Amino acid sequence: MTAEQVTRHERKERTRRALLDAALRLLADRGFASLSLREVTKQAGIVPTAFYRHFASMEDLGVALVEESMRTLRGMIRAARSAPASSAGIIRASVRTLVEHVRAHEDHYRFLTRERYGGTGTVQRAVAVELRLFSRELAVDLARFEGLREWSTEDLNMMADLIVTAMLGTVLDLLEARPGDTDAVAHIQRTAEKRLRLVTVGVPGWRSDG
Amino acid sequence: MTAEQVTRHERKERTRRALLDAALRLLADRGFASLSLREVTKQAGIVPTAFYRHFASMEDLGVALVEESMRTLRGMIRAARSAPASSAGIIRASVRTLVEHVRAHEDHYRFLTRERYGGTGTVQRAVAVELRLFSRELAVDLARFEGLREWSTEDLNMMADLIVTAMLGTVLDLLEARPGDTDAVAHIQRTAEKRLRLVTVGVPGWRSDG
DNA sequence: TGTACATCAGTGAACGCGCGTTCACTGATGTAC
DNA sequence: TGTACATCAGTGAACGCGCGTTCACTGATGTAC
Repeated sequence: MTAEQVTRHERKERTRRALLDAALRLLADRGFASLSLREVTKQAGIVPTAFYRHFASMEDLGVALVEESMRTLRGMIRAARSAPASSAGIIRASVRTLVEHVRAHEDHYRFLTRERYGGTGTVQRAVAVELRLFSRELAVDLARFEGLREWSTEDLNMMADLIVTAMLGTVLDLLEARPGDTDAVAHIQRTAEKRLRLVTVGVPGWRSDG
Repeated sequence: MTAEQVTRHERKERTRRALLDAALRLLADRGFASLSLREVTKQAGIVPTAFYRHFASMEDLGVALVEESMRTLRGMIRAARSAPASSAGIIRASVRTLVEHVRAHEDHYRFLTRERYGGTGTVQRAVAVELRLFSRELAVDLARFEGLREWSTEDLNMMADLIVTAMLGTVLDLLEARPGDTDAVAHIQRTAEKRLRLVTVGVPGWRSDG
């Protein structure tokens, strides 16, 4: 084993990473608004004043967390889209992707859901915008399915929003399940699939003007 | 006009009310966790130390707000249940009740949704428990409908949860709409009705084992 | 390769501020006779 | 009804504490020659 050669730049990047990780760790059971700069630096193992070498303010760090978490969310969407699945198995495959992704990135999803609903200002708005964007993309995907081709844009958006809302509910359920409780996760997974089936099974009987 | 005769007890009750109202006012754009005792007393027009004549701590005040907001929520449920409506008009009537209730008690619903998702500890758990209870009651109501009589308890709960989740999403949409924006409210209302119709129109085609 | 200087991530002391909480108090309202 | 005492909602001074932010600094890493 050779002594590790580390540049100043690499060291700085590691400390930045340590700050973000420290914040995520502290956010496991509290809101971002209740985090103090001094707590984060303490958790990261540096002195409070060194914080400013990496972020101009706590809000700045919050924005970085949003961006990072959003990248994770988009990763899931991409994974769900590219999963090989028959039209029939698409629900099972999507829910499985969701469950695995939430488990692998619990901290990011906890941050996103908490700040989406409980948050305030910049962070909340950033999450809301991104989720709406996601919903609109899903509407486009939906338009390609048998039985949805003739739906109006408004109705497709309505259905996409309902699906996103249901999926977010599933994310919340997963985050609240005690880690390692496989029975609970299995039940949540099954319920999520049923929810989506109930929504889609109604498609043939749909009339827009109710 | 006669000089108002007010007992000590009445005066105390008014100050307690002023504290709760002050908190709700401050909670319009922030989470409960970020509220300080001194801010609330200042907003209520009393000195910080007088707070303890009414609540043992801020958490205590938070619990009082949960109870009060829950009473409001139950009031809506009762109103929605007792609204005279044909089976066909039940969706329209329920959504109308929801919209009017949220408008009339914006502060309570904002508090509930924020603390349900973004909150922490006692307050969050209290809200979660109450919502689950509500969902179970709704499942019982659903079981009486044509086409749902033979559904399993699990499937009824699944459907009730989906409806509650969808309705909570509608509450969030309403709270985010700029006040007085009647076009936006009308659109949210229409979308909420469509969501519920999409969920219910699938009932005849439902097979539990998908 | 060796030297002399520049850069800059992290340090530690210090600041003023709002916080929750204590305590002894005031004076209006309530109660007993 | 009038008086004397008890109650208690609200006051104001004071406390120790963690906060965000400033500043001059240190010493390892980077760069120019």
